Amino acid sequence: MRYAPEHNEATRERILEAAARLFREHGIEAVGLAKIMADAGLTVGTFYTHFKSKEALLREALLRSLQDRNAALEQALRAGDLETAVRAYLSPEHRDEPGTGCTIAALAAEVARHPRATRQTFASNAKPSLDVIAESLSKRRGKKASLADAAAFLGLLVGTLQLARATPDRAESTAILEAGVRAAIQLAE
Amino acid sequence: MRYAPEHNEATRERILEAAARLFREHGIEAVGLAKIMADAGLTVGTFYTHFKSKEALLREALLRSLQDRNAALEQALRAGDLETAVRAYLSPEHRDEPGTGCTIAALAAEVARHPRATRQTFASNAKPSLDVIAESLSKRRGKKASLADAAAFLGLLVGTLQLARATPDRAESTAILEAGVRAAIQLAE
DNA sequence: ATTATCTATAGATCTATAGATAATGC
DNA sequence: ATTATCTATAGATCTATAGATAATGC
Repeated sequence: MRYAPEHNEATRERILEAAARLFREHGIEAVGLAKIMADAGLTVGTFYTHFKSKEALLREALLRSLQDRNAALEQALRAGDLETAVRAYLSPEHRDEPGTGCTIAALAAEVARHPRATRQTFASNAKPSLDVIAESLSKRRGKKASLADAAAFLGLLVGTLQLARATPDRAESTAILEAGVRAAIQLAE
Repeated sequence: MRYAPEHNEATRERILEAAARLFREHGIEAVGLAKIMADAGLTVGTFYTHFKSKEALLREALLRSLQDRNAALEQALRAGDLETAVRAYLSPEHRDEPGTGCTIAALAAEVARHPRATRQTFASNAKPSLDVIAESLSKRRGKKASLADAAAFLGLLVGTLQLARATPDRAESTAILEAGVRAAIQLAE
């Protein structure tokens, strides 16, 4: 059934959005193509009309979700200061919503075990966030922060969020988030 | 074939060691019981003589590898200072050897998606490391550091190591590790 | 006699492909 | 006529179980 060109594009979009969410929520390995396609309102047979393989889908889903997060971070830093952005990142809401949250916190450990091309996609699409963090740190410190410095700062946020997510006691988990905010503020000096 | 009691114990031990290493290297979902049993020199049928389920094995493997790492950290902090321990943690060697490395960096994100009982095991067996980090930070700062403060400090190490592991360019990856060391030293002030 | 191990297999899943069907453009 | 979708299935894996085999203790 030959549809309008927008139809194909819109379907591909739905698949990508489902994948970007499900991968962050459950992990890459834990989510099958059938689940992704069902969430996009399709059956699994159609998958290969839109993507070459699960790994190809993963790369596009990483690109997509990292770009979304980059844009949100840039906007947050334009609107407010670094401290406000840190508080939003280390919030109970972000902890409890991995499906729409930070791709790096959700998937960095798993992506590290994937082929180099996938890690390339991951690293190059995380870079804009590192750029704006480096800029923000440089301004605040009055001294140039490198991309690696920005990565360490982001590492603090990522690691702290993961520990908060893994901690079963809610109060302890929230205390970890708060300690993370204090640590980030200290590190930004 | 009824063996000596030590035989059963030794076999169980080999399975646990294989699991603790393979889970950290490849992730929990990515490693099948057949692979773990083969690495322990057995076939998959024997697995259920020793463990109730894969989840039960995971809990024991987490306990095992976290306890190993706790002991190593305590010893490192008895022998040297916090800065030396941080340099060892954020070293290229640790980055390149996840199978024997930090359980938290390797598995926290995945464990966060497992049942509460598994997260309990994870959290309670990570606690001794938090205790010694809190003690070390308290001494260095001349001011009491809470467990949550220790978690944020550990979060910096965990997140930075993960970013270094996910970064395909070796030089960039190593620069991230070095920036992580500087950040940890600053945070320990 | 006991029991750790093996082979074999059940039943569910996974990624990927084949071929039929049907909705639209020309 | 084209092609996005469907159903069906291949072939590989996964966790878990059943029943036979064999190595040791009593």
